[in-house]
Amino acid sequence: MTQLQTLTQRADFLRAARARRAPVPAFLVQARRRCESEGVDPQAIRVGFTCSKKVGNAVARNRAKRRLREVARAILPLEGRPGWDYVLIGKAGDTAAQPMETMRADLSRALRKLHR
RNA sequence: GCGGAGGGCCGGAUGGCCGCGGGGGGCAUCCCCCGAGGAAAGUCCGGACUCCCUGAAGCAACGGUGCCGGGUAACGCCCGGGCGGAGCAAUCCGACGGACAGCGCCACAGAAAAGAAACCGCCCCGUGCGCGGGGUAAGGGUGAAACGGUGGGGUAAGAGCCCACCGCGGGACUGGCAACAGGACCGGCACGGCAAGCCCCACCGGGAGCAAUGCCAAAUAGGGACCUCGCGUGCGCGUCACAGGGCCGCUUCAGCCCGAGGGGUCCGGGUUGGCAGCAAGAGCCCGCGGGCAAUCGCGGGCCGAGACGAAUGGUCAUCGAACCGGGGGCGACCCCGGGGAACAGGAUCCGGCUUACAGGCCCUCCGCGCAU
RNA sequence: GCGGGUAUGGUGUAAUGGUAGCGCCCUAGCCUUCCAAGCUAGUCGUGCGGGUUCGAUUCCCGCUACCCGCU
Repeated sequence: MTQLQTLTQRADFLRAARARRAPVPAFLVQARRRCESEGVDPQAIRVGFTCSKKVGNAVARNRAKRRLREVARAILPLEGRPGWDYVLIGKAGDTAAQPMETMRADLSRALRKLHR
């Protein structure tokens, strides 16, 4: 199993935003394969989380990010691909309300779609 | 029992498994401990702590505060008191200094909106009956606001013109630390409102903010600081005197620097990363004592987050408030099923204020009704 | 973290403390064979809650939303 790394640089988020994306009811997934020139470990899977002010106040944003992290922790080490960056974006309401089982299944389906 | 007023507190609970942030022990897997709030929020005030600015005093400008006393590190906060207003009351509310320092404004209406004046009136005199001269401010109406009110005397008609009471102004003296209250006696009606208009008075205030600031490492580019030799004008050529300019907005005093370039030494600034700041504090709990209280003193005990794309989640079980449906009971209430918890999360820290908050608990007090 | 500004009909904007105007839009009528233009009339408003004042869009306080700086 590959260890997950967390995205922290704004530039990484901007590059991911220009890449492929897949919407599901509870959130939006962006994914891209990194270039060799970026100097990151080619075996690493990296993931970032974004919840804008549209999601709600600080409590709602933190709760949405925690649920996204839980989903990523369960699915990405098994179904994510080494050398790729993923960004999960929270939505107002749905990210906090959807059942976890549904969210895990949605992420699996979104990953299959993005890897094609 | 019904209605109301004030204050304090809680604000889902317990456990299993998989995970998250920090600390400690082993340092091989692993084990142990700790881990959001009363508002953590808004950033509206006050500080601590750092760095920056030559210093002191006065003045000016700008901003803030504004009844009195106390508390406090400080405050625009809190407590107590005074005054005014609301309420039957408990109690609540109040930007509550100054309108004889000056300026300004008071629309419309009205004769007149502020050193008073006189539209309709009333009265007297003159008269050529059109009115003219004079007295007056009781009556009329306007307005948010009209230059004391009521009654009597008085008068040509009237008027604090005079008198009584009320109001108003001054006020010896008394009580109180004070705000203020009472008030002998005097005056004889003058002194409209607005300072959340400018302003005056008293008091307070330097600027920036933990992304402050300090240290370390890497890589990059060529600006500043210090030391040394030396320097303006005058003459009687000296360890002399005299300027000039600059350093807080202004003034005074004190102090400092520049004014000539050459040589040498050292470092700043921007970028990225790490460490410190960074959590034992105006701290919390208990007891005793002072004080009406805010709060203060003493003694004992405790350690309760420290991240930096930023930690509390997922799942299961048990219990569970509001609320909904059904049933029983005169009623308080009880039983069954459903349901599944408000506002909201640290980012240097602390004291306040303000705003948001489902529901529940406790204490004290007031009014009305009933019973004794 | 520190600070500033704005909010007025559907829209863009005015208003020394004294009746909230103006252009476009919309509705109706006139004009025209019809449409457009033009003319006439009309509807629609001070972000919210308090306070000062006789009277508040304006002055003061507290919220809400949006926008903009600095670090």
